[in-house]
Order: sequence, then C-alpha cells, then structure tokens
Amino acid sequence: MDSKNSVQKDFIREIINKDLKTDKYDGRVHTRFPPEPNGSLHIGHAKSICLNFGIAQEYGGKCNLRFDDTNPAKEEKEYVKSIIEDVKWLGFDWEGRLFFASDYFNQMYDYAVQLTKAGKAFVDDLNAKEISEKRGTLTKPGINSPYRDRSAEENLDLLERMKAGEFADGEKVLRAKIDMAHPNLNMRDPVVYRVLHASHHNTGDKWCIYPMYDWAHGLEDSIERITHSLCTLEFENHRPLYDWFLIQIGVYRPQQIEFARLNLTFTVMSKRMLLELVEGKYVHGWDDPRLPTISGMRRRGYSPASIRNFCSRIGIAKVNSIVDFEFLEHCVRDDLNKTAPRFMGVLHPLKVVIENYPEGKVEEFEAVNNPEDSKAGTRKIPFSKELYIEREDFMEDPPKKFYRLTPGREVRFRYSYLVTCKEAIKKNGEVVELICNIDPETRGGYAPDGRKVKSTIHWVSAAYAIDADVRLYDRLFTVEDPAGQKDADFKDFLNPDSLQILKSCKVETSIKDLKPLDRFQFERLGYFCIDSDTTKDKIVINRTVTLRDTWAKLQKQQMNK
RNA sequence: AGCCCCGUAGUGUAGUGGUCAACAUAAGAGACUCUGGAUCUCUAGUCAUCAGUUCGAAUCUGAUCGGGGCUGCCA
Repeated sequence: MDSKNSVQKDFIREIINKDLKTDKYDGRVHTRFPPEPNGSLHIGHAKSICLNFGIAQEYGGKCNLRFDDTNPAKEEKEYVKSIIEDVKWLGFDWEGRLFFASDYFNQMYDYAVQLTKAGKAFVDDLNAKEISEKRGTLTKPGINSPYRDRSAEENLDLLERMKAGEFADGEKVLRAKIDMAHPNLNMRDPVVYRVLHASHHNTGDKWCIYPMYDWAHGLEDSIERITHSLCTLEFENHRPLYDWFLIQIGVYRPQQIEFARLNLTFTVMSKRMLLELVEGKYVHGWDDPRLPTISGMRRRGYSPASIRNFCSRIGIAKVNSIVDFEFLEHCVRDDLNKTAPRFMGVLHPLKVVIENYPEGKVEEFEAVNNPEDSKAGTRKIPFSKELYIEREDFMEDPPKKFYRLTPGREVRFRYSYLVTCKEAIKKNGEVVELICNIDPETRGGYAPDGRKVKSTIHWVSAAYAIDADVRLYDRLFTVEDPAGQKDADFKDFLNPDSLQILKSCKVETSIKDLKPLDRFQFERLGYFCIDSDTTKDKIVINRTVTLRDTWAKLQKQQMNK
C-alpha cells in the first residue's frame, strides 16, 4: 500500500520519526484502534482506523484492535461483531491481536490494590451528586471528601468488599488521591472504580465493579506495550491523568497524542445522535445508506479504497475543522471512475419508437465496459424498434445550451445510431412517447460524412430491459452543521427528501447477474450498487453518488438569474 | 472566569528563517470528448492582528483578538 518512506508528514508521524531517531521505544511502532462496542462505526472512526493501521503499515509496526469495554451498561456483543466486520471490510488486518479491555480486568484490579496500598487512592462513600458538588468549578477549587483520609488498610478492606458485591450501585467508589484544587478538573480525585451490578458481554457476572476510562485506558495501552496512543482532541486534558496513573504504578508508559476528530458537512457524527436517528426510526437501521456509518456507506456503494483515500487526503491536524461532504463524494467518484463497470439504465423512462426501424429486428452493438480500464472488455447490447430514454433527455421547448433530444434535432444514441426526433406524442399535455428516425448510415454511432452531434444519450431496448427499483439518496440534513444549530434539535434539520424510491426503472439485462454490493456506473447518471434487499423477483439498486453534472449546474445558474 | 489546545485561498492540508507561499477540492473561464463523465489549461491568499528579534519572518518572541475543549460513578 504505502511505502515506508511515505511523503506524508503530519505532526503525529513527525513525532514518531523523532522517537525512532532517539530510540525512545527501541525502534518499535505499535498503535491500536480502541472502539467502545456501544454503537456502529462511522467515517470518523475510519479516519482513526486509517491513521492507526496506516502508521503501523508504513513503519513496519503493529496495530491492535482492542475493544474498550469497561461499561457493561451500554455495550453489546452485536456491536463487537459489526465493528470487526467494518474494520476488516476497510481492508485492515490486526493479525490476530484482537483484545478486550475486559481481558485485563484482573490485572487492572491488582493495580488498583497497589495504588490503594500506596495511599494514592481511597474509597469514597459520597454519592455522585455530592462528589460533583465538591468538585468545585472551572474557577473555584474543590473540597476534599470527608472520607479522603481513611487509612490504607481500611481502603483496601472496603475495595475488596466493593469487589465482593457488598455494596449497591453508587454506594461507594474508589477514587485516586491527587489534588482537589488542581486547575485541571480531571485531576481532582477522579473516580477509578464504580460499583455496577451489571452483566458484562465478556465477563458475565464475574465483576460488580468496573474501571473508569481514565484508569483503564492507559493500563490497556501499557499492557499491550503500545508506543503511540492516538486519540481525539477532547482527551487532551486527560493526558496528565493518563501519565499520572502509569507513573504511580510504575509501569511502561506509552505516549498519548491527540488529533482533531473528523467533521463532515450535512451530517452528524456523534454516536448519541446516530443512535437517536436509528432508534427513533428516522432512518432504517445502522446501515441506512444515508448514514455516515461504515455499514451505511458500504451499503450505499462506497468502496473501501475510496474511504481510505479520503481519510489519507483530509490529513491529520489539531485544528477543529469541517470537511466538505463534496470532498468525500469526489473521492468515491475518483475511485469508482477507475473501477466501476458501465451499464445503461433509465431512471425515468420515456418511450421512443424508431419509425424507420423494422418491427421485430434486433441488432447487437458492442459497448465498452470501462473506458478507464482497457482490461474491462466489452459487452453486447440489443437495439430494437422500441426503446426507453431518460425523460430528462428530451425537451419540447428547450432552453439555450440544452444539447439533448428535441423535435427536429439529431443526437447520438450511445453505441448505436444517430437519431432524429420527428414528433412528440402528448396525452393531457404530457409527452408520453417520441417518434424518431435513425440514419441507417450511422450504424455504430459514426456518421460517414463526419457530421457532429451535440450530445450522446443513453437508452435501453424496451423488449430486453428489465425492471428495477432505484433508491436515490440525498444529504440527510438541510444545513451544513445540524449538530451545531443554536437552541434547536438537530432532527429539525432532517431533509424530508433524503430518500426517493423510483419504481420500474428500465435497466440493461446484464444487471441481473450482479450480486448485492456490486458497484457499477449507469452511464451519464452516476455510480450505483445492488442493494441487499434485492430478491429473485425484484432488483433494488442504490445510487451511491451522481456523476459530476455540469448541465445541472448550468440550469441552477440560469434559475438564479 | 481558571486550565489546556488551535488560527495559512470558500473548504481541507503542506510549508519548520531566504526565489512569484505549495497541493487537493470547490467555484469561475476555456480546450477536448460517442458519458454535459474522465482528461487538460488558466483564474484565487490582508499567512488572525499589532509590536519586536533579524539583512531577511507564515516560520522565532511578546501582547491582543478570534475559535474549540474541560465541572459523568460515559468513552
């Protein structure tokens, strides 16, 4: 994939280069991707996955897949499965190093005992509300808990009894003893263990106390001998705690480095909001193609390569930024243009009868499967008297710069003939059928006299076309930053037209040989893929993204005039 | 308000004291084309501001302004 002397040089790789030079970690590079199994992965996670696994590949290092499953109240086995599938689909390999934070619960507890024995932790009887009240504020220091000065022996006894299940949820916590006046709130005697009588997806009912993130995460990294622990910006203020714990216990200490999470226009990226959309049925599940989830994007037709490429092209930095959704679309088009086989399909069919073409005659024309890939070969497509073309490709009274079919005008029907429209048949004012003539001399689409036509349009033979449902997707929200709207619910900005279902579209016969998730291009329309709802009797197609459409842009400009 | 982080074309990144500040994308103009696709040209920046150091500053220093994060027994 990427070479070792990669030109990429973001600030993280710079740090790694320096660490390699100074031999800080004996020349090792070992990262990890640590999702919490409490939701589906999204494109923001993909950024982290590409960063962590990408760095490991570039430096000849390793990257672990580790589930940070320290909170049984929110986590589910289902998510573990889907996350594994997503990382694999994106094209990364953890080489068997699949770990769980819960694998280390015993060791984490032993370390907590060590910390307590050293007088660096205490058991607090205060409840959550009282702890919060005594924490102080951004400007005012906190107040010590009245239980802060218990003896190490008493704390140890209490901790053991917490573990043994003698206390109810919330009755007691283990807290680190740091500094209630610390300007960094995270250092004001943070909670290390809480009592939680909940069944864990991995450890079952073995535990009734569970470690907090700040305590657990550094230990997980340390145990796995991670060199560079990459996380998002909001953990910046946690780094002093991360370091503090590991220093107190006296174990191997990785370097935590924070980078900015990914934001995309016209969508939301928070797990909470995504969950709300899924559970509130605003979308059809985690893999709804309108969602920025990996599973949604997969179903929508995004290729793993396009997502990887996007992640590498947006770069890594510490500034909060919001990437244009259009850039992601550019990356899919870029990849699919090179890889997707072409077909012809008509989304809004308009019947065309070729007046001077014999009834019952069928000719086969050779079509190029992918002009960007000569190895993709060609295929035969049937031409006959009755055809369908795109309704948009005909206008009775066209504006300037409309090059397509219009009464009296000749255009090319791709790969077949030059065709002239003779008459538009109307019913109740609506054009329902076109009567056209071909020039028999232009067989194959070339005029012997060298005359040019302004446009080439796609078509399918009425007799050979098959029907399909096509699902068109638009942006999920109507505003660039739905999550950032003041005094408003992000759901108020849901786009009511984000999904449009087209019935009885007419597509090339060969589409029926495609399997779910197969990606392809309908010429002149966009990139599509077969949806998993496809059955023997019904083909369902998703539109991944339209082609760049300069005509649509022109129309928009004219409208604005 | 305390602490921490960050300000380079519309957007996302590069640039780490020395030619006209680079690349991508978007936008605009044009060329080419059997996809109005792809491809190819051209067009764009008060480097947040001010002051300093220096022969020379986007880069170093200071101040100011602006943006973000932090007060879960979430991660």
